[in-house]
Amino acid sequence: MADELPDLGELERKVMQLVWTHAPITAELVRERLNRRLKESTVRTVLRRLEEKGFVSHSTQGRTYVYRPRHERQRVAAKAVHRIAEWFCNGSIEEVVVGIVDAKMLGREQLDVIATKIEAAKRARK
Amino acid sequence: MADELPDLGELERKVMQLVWTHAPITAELVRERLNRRLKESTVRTVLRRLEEKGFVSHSTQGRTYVYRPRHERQRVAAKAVHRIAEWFCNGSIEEVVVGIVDAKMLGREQLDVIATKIEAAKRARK
DNA sequence: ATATTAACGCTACGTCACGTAGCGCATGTT
DNA sequence: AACATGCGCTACGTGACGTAGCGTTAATAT
Repeated sequence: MADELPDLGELERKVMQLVWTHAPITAELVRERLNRRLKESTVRTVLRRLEEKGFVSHSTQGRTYVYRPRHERQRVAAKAVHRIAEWFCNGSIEEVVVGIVDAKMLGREQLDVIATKIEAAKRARK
Repeated sequence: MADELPDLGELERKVMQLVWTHAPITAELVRERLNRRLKESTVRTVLRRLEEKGFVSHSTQGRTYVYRPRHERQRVAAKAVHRIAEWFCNGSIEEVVVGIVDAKMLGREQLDVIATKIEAAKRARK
């Protein structure tokens, strides 16, 4: 599992969204979904960079590239948080999560969901 | 509470670390703590930018600037996670946290700490 | 008082990432 | 054979960041 994924720019993120929600997807398809009038070569460049960065991979279908994500959204998000933890909390993800709870960024229901999830995780650990 | 803090570069983060752990702190002090041989003007520029970005504030002590963080580490980390959530999980912080648990990035003890924290938060909510 | 030092603001420059796109080359279609 | 489609390669403008020099002002020493 490739660690330490690089950062993404605005457009790169937008494209990733599309790849995640519509994979497998082609450059042309991505271009259509984005509402901005971008040249196809632009979209292809972005896709290529995303591949270099390890976010997507492609296979060929005829002469057309078909892209799909290499990692699921949540996984990428989790890794990003890991980096945040290293930057600001000496690598302690726990501290980051606690910070989130303390900052009251989660509502009652969300707290419930997470609590349940944690219980399950603890059981799985033992 | 200023929302949406900008991004930080490598050096800017290092400096923030120092500000967090040694505040109140001067440019000169920061320079000494960093092991890199940087000119003082460099450090001051970084500090100034951090202030523009809203990460630190300063007061004057004689003719010397004394810096301190505007937000605590955990808070900044939490906000950063908020951004991650917007980027990758449609703004759902819950989803991000669940992703972290699923990715098994937390050990038994850390899970315990968080679970306790969440319980407390739930009580506070009701 | 004048020379020196300390601290600051302002400006700048190189580099790198990202958004954006043109162009030429294969390959497949009419 | 002529054309279109999809791709790689290359490139350019911009903005952020790391880095630092220079001029100025205020405190300090001679």
